[in-house]
Amino acid sequence: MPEGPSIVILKALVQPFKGKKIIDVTGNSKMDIQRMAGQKIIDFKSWGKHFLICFNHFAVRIHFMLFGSYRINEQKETKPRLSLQFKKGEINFYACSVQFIDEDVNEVYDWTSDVMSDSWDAEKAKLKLSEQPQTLACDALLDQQVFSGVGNIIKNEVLFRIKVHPESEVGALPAEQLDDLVSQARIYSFDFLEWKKNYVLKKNWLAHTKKTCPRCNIPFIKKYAGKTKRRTFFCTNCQELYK
DNA sequence: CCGGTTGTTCAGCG
DNA sequence: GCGCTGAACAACCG
Repeated sequence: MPEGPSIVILKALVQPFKGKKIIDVTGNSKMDIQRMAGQKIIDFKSWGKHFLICFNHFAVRIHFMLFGSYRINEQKETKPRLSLQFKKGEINFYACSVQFIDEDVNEVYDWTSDVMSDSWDAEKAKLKLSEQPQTLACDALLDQQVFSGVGNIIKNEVLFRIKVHPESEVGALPAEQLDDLVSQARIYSFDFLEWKKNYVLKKNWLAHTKKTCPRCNIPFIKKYAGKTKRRTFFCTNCQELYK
């Protein structure tokens, strides 16, 4: 479910409910979800992996974490964390985190850090990286304050695509590789979006979960790399280490 | 059937 | 107060 492009897909799927009134709310969330009953949905927004349901004067943040899922006009066997009923249709969320945001979402979120956003600002991302030069590339890509929406799959694929070793220090990257890192974080995310829409995402993975490098055929290294200690797949031959 | 994970937060420790 | 570690959450795939 989780990475940013998947949230963009969800946002598109729920468009028919924009402007519609919620006539019933149920779910096992511990939050005061009844606040939404009778309210009209003003808009759906997203910031990275956050899915936002916007009302007058407040918003609800859905985060799918690792296991979250949703159904639109369908139900799963399991109890929904949050179920929104409309005059026509329903949206069901499962195993996700539900939180209320009482501040203006435009104050809470910096849209320029969302790799999927029209407001994405690559220069700002480079500036943030320059302030933490010793950060490893694999950790930097997962930093939601820099690349909101990038997850572990996108991380592995971007680093393979730009031929940079995951344990390279971002401050040691030549200008060209730094540019590639920042620009491909966005470009790959849109590739991910298209592939996901067409159910061919996995087929297009070149590095993530792979055993062999498709460029040079030597075995990939699988390592829980960086501070984030997430699964990292890379080729020591094709991906250069900058230190 | 078990192990592992497209993620994040928080408690506990040194 | 800091960074690090491990736990917790909880569902599905291979």
